[in-house]
Amino acid sequence: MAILERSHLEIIRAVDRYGSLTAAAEKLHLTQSALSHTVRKLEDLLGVTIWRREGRSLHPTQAGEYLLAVANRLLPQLDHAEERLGQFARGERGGLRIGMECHPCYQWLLKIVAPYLTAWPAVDVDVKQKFQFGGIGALFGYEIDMLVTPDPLYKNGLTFEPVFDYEQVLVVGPGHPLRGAPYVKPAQLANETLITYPVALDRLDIYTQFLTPAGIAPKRHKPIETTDIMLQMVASGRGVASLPRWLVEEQAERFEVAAVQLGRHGVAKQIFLGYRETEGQLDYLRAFVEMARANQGSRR
Amino acid sequence: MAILERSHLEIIRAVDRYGSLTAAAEKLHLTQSALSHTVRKLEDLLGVTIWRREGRSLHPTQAGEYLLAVANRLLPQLDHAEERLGQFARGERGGLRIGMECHPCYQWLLKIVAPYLTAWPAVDVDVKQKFQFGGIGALFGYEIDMLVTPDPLYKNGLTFEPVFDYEQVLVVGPGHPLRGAPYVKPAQLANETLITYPVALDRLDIYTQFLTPAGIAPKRHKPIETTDIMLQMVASGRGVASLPRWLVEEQAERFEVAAVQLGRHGVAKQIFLGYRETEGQLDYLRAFVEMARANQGSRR
DNA sequence: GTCTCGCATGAAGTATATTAATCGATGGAT
DNA sequence: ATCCATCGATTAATATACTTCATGCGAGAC
Repeated sequence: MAILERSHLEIIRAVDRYGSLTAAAEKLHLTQSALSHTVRKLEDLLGVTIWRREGRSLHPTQAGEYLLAVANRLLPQLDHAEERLGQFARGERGGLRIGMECHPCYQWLLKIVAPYLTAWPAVDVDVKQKFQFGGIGALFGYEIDMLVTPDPLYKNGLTFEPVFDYEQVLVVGPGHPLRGAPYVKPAQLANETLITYPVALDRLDIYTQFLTPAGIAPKRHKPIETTDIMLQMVASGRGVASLPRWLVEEQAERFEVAAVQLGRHGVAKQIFLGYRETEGQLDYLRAFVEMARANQGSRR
Repeated sequence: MAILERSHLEIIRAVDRYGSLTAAAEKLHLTQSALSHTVRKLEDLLGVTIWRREGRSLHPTQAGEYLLAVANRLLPQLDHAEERLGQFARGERGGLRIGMECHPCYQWLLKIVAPYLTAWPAVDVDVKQKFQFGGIGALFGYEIDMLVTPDPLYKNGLTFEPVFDYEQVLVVGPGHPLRGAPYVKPAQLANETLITYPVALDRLDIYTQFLTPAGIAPKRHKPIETTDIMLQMVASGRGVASLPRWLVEEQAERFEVAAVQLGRHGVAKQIFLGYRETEGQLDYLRAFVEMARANQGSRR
């Protein structure tokens, strides 16, 4: 009852990656014979065949596929743990892996990261945007250490703190009839082309908080990956978009765009930072939260 | 760069749990000396002290706390993985990909799958119907694990077992002249519209075993995808079809259809289950065959 | 002070992992 | 069809790593 070792997972991953025992052996700085032996013993101990031997190639069985999934999940965590221990050894602080679930958060995040990096020279920051099981899953799975999201989830081992309030607005180009209007009603978008980031509709505030409740849909819906292009499209009259007010106002110098309040009361949003509560006292992590919160004032 | 082994995490967790190296050694069935050696080497390799030695007790350093957290997170996952592999080994778990080569088999299969899923909760069942190189090829190519077919092929690595006998009959609608006849002769179909599944004629029993030997062809031939629509067409007098007797009798409640024997002696058919003979002892696979065979009695 | 408990250490033995050398099988090239 | 290169399996030899044994040292208990 303690058969599976790290080296086994390492072998399984290498065989999958490099396609053969021989190639894997090369990469692992071992001989083909060594792997063959190890594999055979492992299969014996587990009582499971991991690969089907077909001619001169190996194909993972169901158990093999499962083991591969385990390897791909656990090995990165072990690697990360060692890296972190290396940082301990060198007296450094560590790496802060930040995950983001909202597109425009990126612009905001950049403003925080720059001063943070100078204040904490020993901390490396990494930003990730894609998660297999969602941002929360990435936090739990130790893929990231901090999550930037507009949708906090108060749950068992996680802590979320609001760090930034902003207003979500409609962005219109020059000469647009809504430009300068005190606010826009949902029905007024029924004939518009709406440009959004390419994500599910239920993750877009302009739908969930504005259009959908009113039962309105825009005439066309156009997904665009990047904020810059999105603003260019709006500036050239190809459609309207929805972004944070501060972002629009900041970019108004570069693009001919203007913000219009969504509905009579506007759409208020918050950005939250989430982290594992066991790490809440890590000073370099706390510091990031503090800096994010402090930065709020500078913009409003 | 692959220092941390599972055993190390195991030690770290045990020391934390049982309070001392000596106690941990006992639980791990090792000597105290062995642990001491291992620990020292680990600390050297990582370049980190894991425990502060105070008097005769050990207190985890910051790195130690971190490692403990890693151990408590990863070890249960490894344990769980081994447990799951044990299920694979004992044939309790797996994925059963069932391929089907005959259309009406589907109705029959559904009756087997339902109880099977409750009896084998750890087995995932998947049903496929299209194969690039035929059902046999799919078995050999590991696209599927079990084939449901009326045409067994006794060959090298495959095993086929008959699990269900049935009679193929003609289906006629209400008011059809053949209704109630003791049997139908091929020539009597020369003026009929024959409705079949959209497959090659040589895979349709009514052709291979009834019409073709007599040199007869129906007036029209109409391919229909689904059994339900086929029965509706027959019930509304648009043509006749050919299906298993048990299926017709079962559906007689829903549709106004009746079965007529094909020819003086009827057309007898069997459904076979085929699988790779190397997997014949897999418990969950055997169980499926048994359940399929047992189900036979309930219907006839 | 002495006794006990717990960890550390060095040398020795043993188990384990790795290698070298070789074989058989397979699939592609000629 | 034949040949050749490649891959995995196997066996025996070897190297490595681990464990044990015997012992030492220090700290707290009595």
